[in-house]
Amino acid sequence: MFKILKKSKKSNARLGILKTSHGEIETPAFVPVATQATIKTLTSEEVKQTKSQILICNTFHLHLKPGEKIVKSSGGLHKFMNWNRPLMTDSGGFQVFSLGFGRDLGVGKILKNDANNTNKKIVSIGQQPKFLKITDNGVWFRSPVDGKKLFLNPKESIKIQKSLGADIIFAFDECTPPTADYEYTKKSLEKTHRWAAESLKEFKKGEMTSQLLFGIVQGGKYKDLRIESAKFIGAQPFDGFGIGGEFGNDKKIMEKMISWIISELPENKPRHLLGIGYLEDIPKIIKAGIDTFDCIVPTHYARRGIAFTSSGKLDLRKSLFLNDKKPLDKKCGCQTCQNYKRNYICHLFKANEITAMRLLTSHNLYFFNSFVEKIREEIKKGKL
RNA sequence: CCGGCGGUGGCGGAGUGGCCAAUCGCAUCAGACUGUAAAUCUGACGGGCUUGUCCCUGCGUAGGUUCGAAUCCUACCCGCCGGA
Repeated sequence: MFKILKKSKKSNARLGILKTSHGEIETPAFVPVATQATIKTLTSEEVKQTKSQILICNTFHLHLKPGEKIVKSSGGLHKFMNWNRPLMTDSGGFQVFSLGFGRDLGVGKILKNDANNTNKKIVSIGQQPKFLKITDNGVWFRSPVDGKKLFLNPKESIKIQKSLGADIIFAFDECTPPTADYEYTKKSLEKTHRWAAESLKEFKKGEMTSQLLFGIVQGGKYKDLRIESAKFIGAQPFDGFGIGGEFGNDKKIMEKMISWIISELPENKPRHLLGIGYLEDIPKIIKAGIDTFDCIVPTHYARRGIAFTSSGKLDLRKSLFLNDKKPLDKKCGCQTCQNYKRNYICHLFKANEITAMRLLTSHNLYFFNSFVEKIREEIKKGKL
């Protein structure tokens, strides 16, 4: 199921093969985000041309729309979206944060350094988000689609994920806000741990499945909680592990935190870092021992006009690119860079044409995947 | 030539005597975004500097009324519509 081909002598990085019933993933690997069973703006065939090995879809969103029944009756997620390579589904645990305190406080999972503001945003025990209710047994959501009430707990989430049929699925957790105090985070962690056990229990029910279940380590920015969580989750019979939540607002801290966690996880199982991956983070997290990681950045930024290139980020909405006849990145082998120039893409953004987003999405994914591919090469050669 | 309507910032378009450098769109410029409520959000957007409850210029042009006019009056110029 997971084979480690090589361990770095210079860091905790490792080269591996993660086997699923829809094929193998060379790790470390980047996992593009296909929340609603699509990489926004691209068809699955187009995504295949971006060197993407595996995608991650979202349980919460697919439960809401179109509902797991429709997906299942269509032959499962792979067939439904015409993607025959491996898939993951996130459990909905992140939506506990993003639709909850994240939305209320206007914060992302990584806190920025505006110290004055964060004091007002501290979340402590007993507090509830405006639009959802977090109980010991699960979470009541208000649907962002139509306002309907909707309940998710470990049992529900796993049931849904089984119906969806991704190769790798995740335990249901509470992703805590980065402004949560120690008490809140501790209490939440106990819940996430209980939910992990319940997720496992539900996973084992019924007919055998070739799906893999990953548990999720939480604990916020608190070292002892992170270690406690890694020990607890690591000891459960999961097929692999996700690491969720925040990682401090300092890049050095992030690297350290991941290292604490990873040192407590079984070595022979894959580790997925949830939702991290600015380009500059990638070498660091891989060196810390991460095998797979997902991030919305390449696709999300693409739709905002940002292209990632070997010479930095480019904002293709800026007028200066109207006079730039170079490809996005001379060194890039993607379809966009083979066929189009910066001035054309800039024009498309200014004219509000959807093709602009398609061209950048395709490029950014190819660029991220190539970036990680190079890192795999470096590990192979003993350089990293 | 006569009659009607109208001319406001890069554009569209509010405002119809003091609270107007002028609501709001768009465009432009700058910034943000890390398990996607996100083709989104935030800020700037007449000029100046000592960046202020500061100064200057400004609502077609030129005059007038008024303590005070983008807003009222007169003439002229321009646009659209209708009539000779």
